[in-house]
Amino acid sequence: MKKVRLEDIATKMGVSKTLVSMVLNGYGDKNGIKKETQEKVIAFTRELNYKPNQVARSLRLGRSNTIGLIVADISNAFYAKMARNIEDECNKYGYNLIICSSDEKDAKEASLIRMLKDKQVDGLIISSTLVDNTEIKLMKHDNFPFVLVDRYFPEIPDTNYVVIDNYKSSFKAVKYLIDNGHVNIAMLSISPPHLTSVKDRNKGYFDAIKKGNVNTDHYLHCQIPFEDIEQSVEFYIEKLIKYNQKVTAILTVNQNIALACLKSLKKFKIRIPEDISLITFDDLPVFELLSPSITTISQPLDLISKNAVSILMDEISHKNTRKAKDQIVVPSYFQLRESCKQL
Amino acid sequence: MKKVRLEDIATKMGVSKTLVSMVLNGYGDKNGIKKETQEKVIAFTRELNYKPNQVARSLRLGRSNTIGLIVADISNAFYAKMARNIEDECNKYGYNLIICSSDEKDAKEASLIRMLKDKQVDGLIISSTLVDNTEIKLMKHDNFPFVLVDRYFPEIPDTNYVVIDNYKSSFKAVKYLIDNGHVNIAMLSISPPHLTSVKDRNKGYFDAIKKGNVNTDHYLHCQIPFEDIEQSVEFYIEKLIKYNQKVTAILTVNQNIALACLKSLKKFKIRIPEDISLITFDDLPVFELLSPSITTISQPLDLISKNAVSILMDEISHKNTRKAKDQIVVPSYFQLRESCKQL
DNA sequence: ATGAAAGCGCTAACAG
DNA sequence: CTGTTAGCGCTTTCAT
Repeated sequence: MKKVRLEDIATKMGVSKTLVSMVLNGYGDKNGIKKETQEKVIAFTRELNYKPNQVARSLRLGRSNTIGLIVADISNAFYAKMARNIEDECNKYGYNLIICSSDEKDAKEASLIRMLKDKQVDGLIISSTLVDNTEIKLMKHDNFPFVLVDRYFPEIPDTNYVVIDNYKSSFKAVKYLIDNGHVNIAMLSISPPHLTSVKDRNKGYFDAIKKGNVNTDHYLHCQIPFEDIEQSVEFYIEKLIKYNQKVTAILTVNQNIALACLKSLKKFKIRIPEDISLITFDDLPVFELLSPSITTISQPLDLISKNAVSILMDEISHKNTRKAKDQIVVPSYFQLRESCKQL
Repeated sequence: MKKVRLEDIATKMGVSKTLVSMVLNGYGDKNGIKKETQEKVIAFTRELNYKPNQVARSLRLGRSNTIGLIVADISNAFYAKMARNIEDECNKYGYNLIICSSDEKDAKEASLIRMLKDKQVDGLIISSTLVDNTEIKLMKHDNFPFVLVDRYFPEIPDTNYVVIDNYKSSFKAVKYLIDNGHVNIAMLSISPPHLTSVKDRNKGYFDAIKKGNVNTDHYLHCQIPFEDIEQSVEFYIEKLIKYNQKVTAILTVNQNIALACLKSLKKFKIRIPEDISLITFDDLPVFELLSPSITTISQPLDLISKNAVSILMDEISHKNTRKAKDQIVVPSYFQLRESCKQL
């Protein structure tokens, strides 16, 4: 495992490291190095299969051409797809991506942020799960380039973020149910509810049922604890539907809760859409395949990724001069399928 | 964004960098540095919020405490879950994980391997998609630590790998169908078929139908091109089932084909298990939720991850002395559900 | 048109 | 018990 270094190829050619470095970085012409010499360098490089040591390069340059992505849960298809999209975008700009998963844990996310900064990534894209936003504030204070996706912090002004309009999306979905005659509409949301995405989705729901003049009893809104989705969903499904025949429609706040919901409904032999109508946030390939297929509020991952990376690149190249931060709201898509019944 | 360096804290304290470095790396006692001094160093470090520059550290030490993972497709739930498992395992050993997705593309995988080596990762875990295995041979030749998962190269002897027994798993599934009276059993496999996992699954299928004395016509075995799964599956479903009423059971080689298969069956209004029985490789949470739920051959991701990381760690710490390579076959799990009918 | 040398931040052999 | 110093592999200023 004898690594070949810049020096090896320089001495073997009888020139200096400087020259080789210049040529390899495309500054050959700029420094007036003979075409002939340049070609020879390239040839040697290829022959010896020389690969610059990126660590040494990073140390010298103070940048790594790598950006970090922290998602809440990589085993969730939504984030996995996003990760792949973002990776592709980064590659277009010549950047590599390091993907990490915080598993919705505050401490892990904070430590990942530190770890990635220590590894000298040039910027960060984060779907944050943090209650304690110290690390975010710190990055902001240090002018460290970062973009939030999916979730943001209203209490920290002037940060870059890319999100969908959760409020409107939620409102629209619930309004659709109301327009189809539903009066007792439950929402299975998640707790802790400090995430803006969740808060906005909740608010959209509440405003829609108020405005729609339908049942606004607070028991219709359920908070599922993140650590115990399956059991809790089952509890609420049993309570809301089995013992309370009134509820005819459910909005779930994300795909994991939707899946748990499907499982419980199946267990209790409650039929969709005959007994209950269902709409969920986040689209999964399989939602289309189920019988009935599931109506979803789908997020444009490509747009989110493209915007996030483009903002980050801008941020990186104008680190200290870029004053205005981008706060982008991309449209969500209401994907109507078979899981809702008209009453 | 003023970075605080080792030197800053050394001068501010009036000691040398060496001392600080020793203390911070836990060699304080070993070098007989006064408890008092050590505490002071720690205190200063914390106060100034000092974080060692990992890039400098990597350069100096020649290792990065980072390992790289290349999966065939991060947006595939199977690999996403595996990624998360492996990340957890790595963390236990104090290593960080960089996750990359080759998207089943030869060129991308090769370039990822190079990229990660350039970034000085200490080892690699790869679910390889390579036809051209030059990069693998190169790593082997260079004694670079790596472990293959999910797929391996029979033509390269003495490499570490962790896989399930694809042959047996496949054989068993088909035998189950035969035992339940099925005589015309199709397999939807994938092409190109150079991956060992696919080859072994195919062989298991063929041997089982031969031994079971059922229909062995070659048209029952279909090769779905990777780039065009949906259309191709639809084509075969139509051909095999709609126009050939004999086929009563299907084995699909992975979850993506299973999903496409479900989609087509739905489209043609072919019912599971009444009209057709289905078994697939790889388990998805949703397979349990479908009506009927889908019988699967499920891989023990936790075991695969644990073994792969543990082997890699061993490989890293005994880089040049470790002669024997580990070739681990972990058991798969036949998850019987409702998608198979007894004839 | 090319090279010498400094230095990025850290660790570790060696000196004291 | 603590400090000096060399050097990991690269880029870049300044000389020539």
